[in-house]
Amino acid sequence: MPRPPEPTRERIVQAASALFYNEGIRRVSVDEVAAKAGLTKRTLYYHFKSKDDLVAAYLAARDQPNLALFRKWFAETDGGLPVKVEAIFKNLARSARHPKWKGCGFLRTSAELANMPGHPAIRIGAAHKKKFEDWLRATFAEQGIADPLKLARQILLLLDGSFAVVLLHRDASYMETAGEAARTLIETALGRLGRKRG
Amino acid sequence: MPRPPEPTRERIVQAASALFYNEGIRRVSVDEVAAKAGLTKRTLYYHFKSKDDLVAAYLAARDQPNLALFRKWFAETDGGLPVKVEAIFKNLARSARHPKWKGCGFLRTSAELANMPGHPAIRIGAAHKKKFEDWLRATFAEQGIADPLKLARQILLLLDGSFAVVLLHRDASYMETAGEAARTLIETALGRLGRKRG
DNA sequence: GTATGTATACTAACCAGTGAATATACACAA
DNA sequence: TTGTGTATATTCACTGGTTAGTATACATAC
Repeated sequence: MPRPPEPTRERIVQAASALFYNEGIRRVSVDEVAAKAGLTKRTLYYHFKSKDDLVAAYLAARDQPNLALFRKWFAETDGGLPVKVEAIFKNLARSARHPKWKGCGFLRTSAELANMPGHPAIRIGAAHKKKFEDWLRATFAEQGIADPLKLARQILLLLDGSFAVVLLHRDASYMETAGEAARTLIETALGRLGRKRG
Repeated sequence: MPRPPEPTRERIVQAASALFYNEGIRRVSVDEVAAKAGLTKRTLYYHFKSKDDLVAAYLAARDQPNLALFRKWFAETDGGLPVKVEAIFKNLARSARHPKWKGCGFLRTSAELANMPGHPAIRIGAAHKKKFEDWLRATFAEQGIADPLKLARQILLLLDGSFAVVLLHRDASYMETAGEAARTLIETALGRLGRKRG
């Protein structure tokens, strides 16, 4: 049976993900990550150039699964565009009610590293959010919405706002409030609720 | 000439504010704060019980001025409710374009301390956001909006979302996009754009 | 015998908080 | 005016612990 090419590296990233997400980047030492992965720090430094490198790998590993989850929630909901987008927020609210939920790893990392604009972790986080925005924009464009980019950005703002507010208030119902706002904005853009603004 | 009662404490808080806001809580040592304030660490520990205590003082000092600024922007703008609220976002966008802007200190601190739910700094941040929400809710209630709390929460979500997104993308125009969304939501709630949802 | 991977043991720096001593201000008595 | 006690405010020097990263040697595979 052929083993996967880099199981060790994978195991390190998984250990790092659990610790970095739950405790924060700066609170977790490289030694702790190595211990959780079942090897020594020196071995970890054989696979990763630096702690920053490991942080980048942690975020990169979250990128695809996170987006896939949003797409899944969108796809498996029956209804029109407003309802499907609102479903993303409703499902997120369910996740956020788990005790171990700690917000969005990308946003928390960027907040922790706000003084390092060129840091790779921030670029990865920004790229992640842009992928989500792009997907929404394309979806809205397909539905003939007049300014799909603006609407996609507004939904992104509500999404990230709910991450921040729920993290601060420990009240997941804000996520559903954000979902209602998203639905209202989309319905308005679809022209169901009114006229064009002048 | 009677000196102010506690100039030293004030000076320490100002030094801490500049450093904590620009560099982050965990990146700044107590020694650095003391040096910036022009005294030794031991003196700082005479005035503050611990670093956490200093962090709490830093956030408490931001609370009132921040809210006052929002109220000022709201008050000095001519127009209806949607325009006045949108003005907050427009003014915030102007602030966010300054190179030294690093987002919302309350949100960044809470992101940094996401694993410590009972931490005083998080309670202070939550109280700050609640004051803003309360002020909006009262303002909306005066205008006869049907569900003023929900609308206030939606505006708060847009505000904090724009803090997060602008910090990540370094693109202050998102703040104006958030302002447009806020205006749309308020106009909808005022019934200018359509009917009540069922 | 060479490339890949792992471990032990170390360095050098950083950092929150403290012990012990000292300086300053001011109230009050002589 | 001078002396004395006390609370306030400040400093130097230190401890104990943590941490990113490394020098060196050892193992295993092919």
